[in-house]
Amino acid sequence: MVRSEKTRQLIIEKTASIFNKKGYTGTYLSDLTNATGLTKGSIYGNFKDKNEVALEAFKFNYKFQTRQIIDKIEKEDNSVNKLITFLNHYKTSFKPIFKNGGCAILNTAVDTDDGNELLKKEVVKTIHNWHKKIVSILIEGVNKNELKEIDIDLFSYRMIAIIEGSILLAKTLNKPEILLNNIEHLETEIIQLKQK
Amino acid sequence: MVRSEKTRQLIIEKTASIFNKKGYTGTYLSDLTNATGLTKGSIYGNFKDKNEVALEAFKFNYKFQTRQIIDKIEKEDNSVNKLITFLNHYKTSFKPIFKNGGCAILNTAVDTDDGNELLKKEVVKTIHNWHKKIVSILIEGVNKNELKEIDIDLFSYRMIAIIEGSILLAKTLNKPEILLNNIEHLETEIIQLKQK
Amino acid sequence: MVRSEKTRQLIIEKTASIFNKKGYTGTYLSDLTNATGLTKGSIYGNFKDKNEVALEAFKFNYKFQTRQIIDKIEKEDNSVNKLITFLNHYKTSFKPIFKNGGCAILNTAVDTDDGNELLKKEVVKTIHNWHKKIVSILIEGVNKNELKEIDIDLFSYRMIAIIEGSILLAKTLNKPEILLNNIEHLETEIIQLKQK
Amino acid sequence: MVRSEKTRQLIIEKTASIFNKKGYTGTYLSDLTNATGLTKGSIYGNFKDKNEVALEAFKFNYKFQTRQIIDKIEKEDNSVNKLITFLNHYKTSFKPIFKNGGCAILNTAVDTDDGNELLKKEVVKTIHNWHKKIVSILIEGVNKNELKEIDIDLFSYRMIAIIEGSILLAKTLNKPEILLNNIEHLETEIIQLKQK
DNA sequence: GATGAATGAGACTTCATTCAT
DNA sequence: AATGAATGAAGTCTCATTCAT
Repeated sequence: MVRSEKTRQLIIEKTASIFNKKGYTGTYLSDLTNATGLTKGSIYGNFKDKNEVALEAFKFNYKFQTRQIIDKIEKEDNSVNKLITFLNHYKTSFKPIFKNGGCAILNTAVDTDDGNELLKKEVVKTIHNWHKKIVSILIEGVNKNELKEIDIDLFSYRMIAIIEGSILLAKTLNKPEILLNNIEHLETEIIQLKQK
Repeated sequence: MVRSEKTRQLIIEKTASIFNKKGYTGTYLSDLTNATGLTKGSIYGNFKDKNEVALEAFKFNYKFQTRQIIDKIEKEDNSVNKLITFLNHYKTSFKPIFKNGGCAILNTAVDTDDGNELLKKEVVKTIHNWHKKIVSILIEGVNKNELKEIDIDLFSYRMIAIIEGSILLAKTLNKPEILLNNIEHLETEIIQLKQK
Repeated sequence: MVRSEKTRQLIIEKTASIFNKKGYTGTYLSDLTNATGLTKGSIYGNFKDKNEVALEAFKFNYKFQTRQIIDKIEKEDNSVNKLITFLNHYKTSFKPIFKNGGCAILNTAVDTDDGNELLKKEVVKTIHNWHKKIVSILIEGVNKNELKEIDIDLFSYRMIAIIEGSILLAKTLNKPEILLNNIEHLETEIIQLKQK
Repeated sequence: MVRSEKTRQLIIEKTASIFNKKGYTGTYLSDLTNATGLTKGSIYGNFKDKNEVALEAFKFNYKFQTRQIIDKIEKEDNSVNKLITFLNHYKTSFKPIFKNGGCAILNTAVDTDDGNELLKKEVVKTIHNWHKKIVSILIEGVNKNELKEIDIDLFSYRMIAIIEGSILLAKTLNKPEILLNNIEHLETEIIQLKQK
């Protein structure tokens, strides 16, 4: 990694959770300099503007949540276990997720709903990728007769909706059990979809 | 209504959707004056500060969503129909809700997650009220043998989570069918809970 | 007193010490409404503008300090006793004077030194009157052979300077004894001027 | 001097007399930008807020009055000449002092009497230092038998009171001779204190 | 590549004053 | 006479961004 690339990474890593907590408009350049120990000039030497930092911070936050989970899923050899593994992630990792400000997709989708087209597009792309991943597991399950026939599109979007809605409620009301319970309910549904 | 109360109402009505779309930090005094045609001095003559306008705007947005639905529910005489009526609201009213900037609870919960304690408290209070309303219908249903025995707390939070998560997805991806489908799935679940 | 004149008096009485404490610029219309319980419109119904209230408040503050003292002086039949009586006033009344914000002449002279010509002129006029009063006592004393020959103009201005400077120091340092000591020194000087 | 320190100095030097003339509340940010040719942002880049500028401006105004005089005093080798030199300063320098808005201590003491604790404390500290300086000269004089025994505390506070009161009168009435005459009277008193 | 002083637009807020009621 | 809602100018301060060094 060249010198400047290192600084870019430093800025992204140190500011990602701030953007996730305070939002794009609510995060100030001064937050970025405070968090990094760098000067404004240095931020602008490494990024075009605040928006570019926000964009990279969002990508980082998303990866932060996804990287490990993808690895774990790939190790499983059947679709049901993959889905269970995926859901299990939210049960074991809700603490660091909450500490990081909650789900980056949820936060950024709401934050960019008005204006900030670039960031909004990235969020949409990210949701699509997430959805595609779940769909591909479900297709694999149905094709290999591990799962009963279901409406894959409907089921996958319902999964995502429950997860996001549960994170919102659990975080806002400070009741993690809402997330845990709803995830467990989803797991039960999946077990019932299993072909005997 | 006295003159001052009229102006307060005007300000709230004209700015509520702006706050819902742009968030608290993202809505500027200039947005308020532009939307109302009033001067800054007039805004401050009628409200303590921007925060108070935001608070009232949130309440207004919530009522905007709730008033009609409560009325409709009260007309139903059994718990199942009440729940169906409640869910039906989201199927018939998603267009004005989306036009208004989406679900005020969702938006404001995310927006106020950092800072703005007053507004955050109001959001939490509002979710609690919403939850209590659903719980009371479910209790009524179980007591009158209209519904099978279920874990009421779990079911009610799961309903709210699905609705919120679905609004987020449907609005962000511009796919209202996600909301419609997930609502229909909930309706199916409720029908299955019916005592024969 | 007609009705409006009563309200004018009320405004003046209730706000005089505020102007004395906070100065012309530092006293806000809201201070005036708070102190009087009246509305802004009512203040403007009784006075041309804030400046006119300030002017009357200054006159009131000055009278507040002067009325009693003049009365006491007039009762004395020789110049030395008149001067002693005059000086004695500051020893016995420094508490209410300080509570009222200090010497109105001192405060207003400093406050109006830049801008506010009307008020400044009133202060100058007031000092002149004060000075004239002292001069007239001194002339009477010399004419009646109660006092040695002195430079009356010099002595009178020195008296005023010591009093004002002492009030400033005593109030700022919160050491009333500075005022008391300096007044006593002046009294000693006057006793020494007595013709035997 | 680094660039930032230069700008700070520029702001202080260019605005000190404005603060002295118009007071803390009466001096606006626009006065500061007009006087310096800088932008508001630049003022705030160099100072925490207006209060900090006012504080430094006061210190500057005080030094403006004091620096030269201290130097002159130190060159004298006996206490009487030190006192005479000190008093002489007001006779020779009243013009620039008046042009600068008068005595900074007097003006700021009155201005900050209500509110602005930081600035008020600085004024009190400054008066204490001034008083201590005079006291130390008087003690030296008594110890070295240059001066008769006197109550040093009383005499020193009387000196300061006369000077401040005289500046107030001379400036307000536009009669510098009041200051000159009262200073000369003080000089006479000091000469009479001389040990023969 | 980094600095940080300076910018200038615009943020929130408060002021004295007016005027329809 | 009194009200108090509305004004509009001006207040203090902060923002993202630029640029000479």
